Amino acid sequence: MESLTFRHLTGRVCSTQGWDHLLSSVRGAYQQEARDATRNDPNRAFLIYIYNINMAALENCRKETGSVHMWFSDIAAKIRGAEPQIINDSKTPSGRVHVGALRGVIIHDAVFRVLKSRGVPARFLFGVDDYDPLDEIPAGDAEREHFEKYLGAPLCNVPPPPGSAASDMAEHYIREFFDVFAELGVQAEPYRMRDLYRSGKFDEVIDAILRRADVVRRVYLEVSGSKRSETWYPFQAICEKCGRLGTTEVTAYDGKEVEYVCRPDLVQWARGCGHRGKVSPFDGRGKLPWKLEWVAKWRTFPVTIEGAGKDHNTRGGARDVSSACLREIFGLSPPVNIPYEFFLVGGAKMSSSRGIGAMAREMADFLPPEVLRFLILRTQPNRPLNVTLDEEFIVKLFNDFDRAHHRAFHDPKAIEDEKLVYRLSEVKSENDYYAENFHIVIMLVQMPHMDLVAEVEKRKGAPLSPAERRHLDRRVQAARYWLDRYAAEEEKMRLLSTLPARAASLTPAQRGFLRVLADALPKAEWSDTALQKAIFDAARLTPIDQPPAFQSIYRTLLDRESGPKAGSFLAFLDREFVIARFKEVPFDQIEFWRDTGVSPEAFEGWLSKEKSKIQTIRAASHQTQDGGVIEFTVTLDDGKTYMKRVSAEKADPRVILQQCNIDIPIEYA
RNA sequence: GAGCCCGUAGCUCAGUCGGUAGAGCAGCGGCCUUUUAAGCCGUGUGUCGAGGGUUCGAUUCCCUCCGGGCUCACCA
Repeated sequence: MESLTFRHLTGRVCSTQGWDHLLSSVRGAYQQEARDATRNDPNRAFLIYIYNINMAALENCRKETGSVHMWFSDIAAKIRGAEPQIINDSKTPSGRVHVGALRGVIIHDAVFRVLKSRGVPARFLFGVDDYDPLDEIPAGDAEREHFEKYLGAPLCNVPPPPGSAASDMAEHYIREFFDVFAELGVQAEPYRMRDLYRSGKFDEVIDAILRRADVVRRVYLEVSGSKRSETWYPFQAICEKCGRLGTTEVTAYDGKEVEYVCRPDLVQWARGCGHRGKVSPFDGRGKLPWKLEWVAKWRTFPVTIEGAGKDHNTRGGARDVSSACLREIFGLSPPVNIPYEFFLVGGAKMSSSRGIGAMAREMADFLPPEVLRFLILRTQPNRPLNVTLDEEFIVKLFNDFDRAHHRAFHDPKAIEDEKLVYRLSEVKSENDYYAENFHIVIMLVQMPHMDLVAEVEKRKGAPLSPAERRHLDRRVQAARYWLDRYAAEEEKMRLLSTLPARAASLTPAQRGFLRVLADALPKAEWSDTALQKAIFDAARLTPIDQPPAFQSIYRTLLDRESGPKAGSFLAFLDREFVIARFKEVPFDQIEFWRDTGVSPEAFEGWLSKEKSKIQTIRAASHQTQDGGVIEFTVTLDDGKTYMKRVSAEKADPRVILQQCNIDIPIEYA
């Protein structure tokens, strides 16, 4: 074990680029060495010990240099050399596009960007499957009768819903999706299937596929187990009589024309007209079924990278069938696959049948583009992505994004792929900027009397740059959108018209605090700073710790644990209303005394500590059934007054002062 | 019926080409006393779902099982 080739290798190579591969081969050789040596050597325990130390060193070296790979780097690593890459994705515009479709778009875009950044020539194509038949009435559109008569016709031949300025149905729906592309910084090159078919670009492939229809039938049977009759052909002609292609069945091909029947009962969702005809399959007179259309795209462009959702990626599913057809008919290998899981939006009560809430358009209106990209990119494609629209999830999402942002710019330990997640989330590359915490933005937005920008600048400690202002405005939009559409009632800071039921859970000390505060409010100056001070004063005079004190205010007014800065909030409200609300909370003096009392020893300890600062001490004693309490009101030299409540049974004011060696006279109340 | 993914700290999840694990939040301890527009510092011993196999060594690879989620079996 002459070892350690790896020792000087790691020392020397760690700092250089591309050492990963080298290190892994060293590692492999080393492991082999370890295996052989431990087998042959009697001092196994010692050897193993040495090996473990060395392996750990190797590991550390690897971690420090940062070889943790995000999924997109792994995919980019599969692409060897600098061969030009063609990335493809597509969508059928048969209705408003669901958020789920964004996952594939962002995934492909990320791979596209990574490849380009590594100097690989790449294109990102995005196809509009507008030659697909209309097989379902779009959700959300009341114009059922408008679409019903076109069921089975190619989407690009269906007129747009009434009122739309688009040329056809496909354009109407895809436009909304492409708008989102632009906002998310996705620079894909769009193409439309109608153009490919009509221009004859697919003619050669269509001919090849129809000539090998027997192969297609066999693949369907072997791969997906679905039987096709001897006369079945993978093509759908557009019926010359009724214009549908979802209902036609091709039964023969002679190399020039196909024979077809437009069958009334071929599919459930549309009714063919019964026409029989013979027509050329070229120049847009029909289309390939979707699985073969995939083959046609892969072969024609040719596509080298194309991911697909999990619904296609099951064994024997669409992807398998298409891959097998590509191999058998054209002898080509299918593109690099990126199987990805679903992207769902749950939680909030939304009606997907009405097409509300879970649309790509809505999500892009809500989340800032970089946050939406981040949400998708940070999750491995094989993990389902289920977004909840509650406060906790959304605030955490923004915070995670802000953390990634911060690490990318300021954390020297951040490794390359961590920074890359952030960089790929950006719509376009930007310098560092101040991003306000989203939870705070939500709060601020609900305080209409506040100057939001001024407050944020105060928090930042400097004026906002134009870019920062833009990001802030976008977050304000997100906060308002969330409050309007998704926030649950209890997540909103709505001033409650009556005392909430949960006020019953307030502790005696909290109730006492509200009483002390309420008693101070009639004389208080009604401004945010004065009120904030009054709250702290009341907390000391109760006495109560600050967190429960503030919680009691939020609980009684908003039924929340936390809220806006209390002084500003109260200043916004009516004085009499606030006093009345605080006094509405039931209060029991005996319990209050018990809850806020301290032992004489604790009081002594406190007094001794503050001894040098004491200005005045007042004492008042109160009798109760089980003894009584002495309330010491101590004012320190900073002007702050503290209340300490001690059991009267066990305490004599004079004795306590003597013990603490304090000679300030006590004023008795 | 066929197949895929997941099961790791109270919660949400990272990680692992095999060298027995780590972030955020929560929690706990301390500090502060103009932190409530979520202050500051410290703090992570968890049968890495269960059992078996390969190995010097498994959370990581293989097999079986349990639990959870999903997909395809018509079309896209």
